[in-house]
Amino acid sequence: MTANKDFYERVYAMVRKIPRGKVTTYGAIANALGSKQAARTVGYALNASITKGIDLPAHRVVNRKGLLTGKNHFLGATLMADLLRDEGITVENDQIKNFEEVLWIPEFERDFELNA
DNA sequence: GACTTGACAATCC
DNA sequence: AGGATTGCCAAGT
Repeated sequence: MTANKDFYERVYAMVRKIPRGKVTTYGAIANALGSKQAARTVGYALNASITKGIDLPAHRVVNRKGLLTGKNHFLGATLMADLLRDEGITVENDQIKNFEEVLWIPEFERDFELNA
């Protein structure tokens, strides 16, 4: 039962673990997957999730500054910020306020290194 | 199969 | 301090 799933699926699984009302960063996810430098790939995976029609709380994933860089990929221009506000997160000008307070860091996937 | 692209991040002027 | 550059990793062309 290898943990050698596609990088995509690992990203999806991680995103799904994000608690409601919390957010995380691309870098944090990448780090949790064992490749802290692969933040770009994480974003790429989320983008692919849209193409594949996978439903993810992708609005809870922002860049390291708490900026809603991916909002442009959502249906509406304000959908992402709207969803976050709905979860109790304050968003102003595409920037999450109290970013550190709502930031959620995923745990490292030991499965990864066991298989590596 | 090499080159480009991309929802990022850290470094270097 | 802030714009520009480089690094990383996987996918698409």
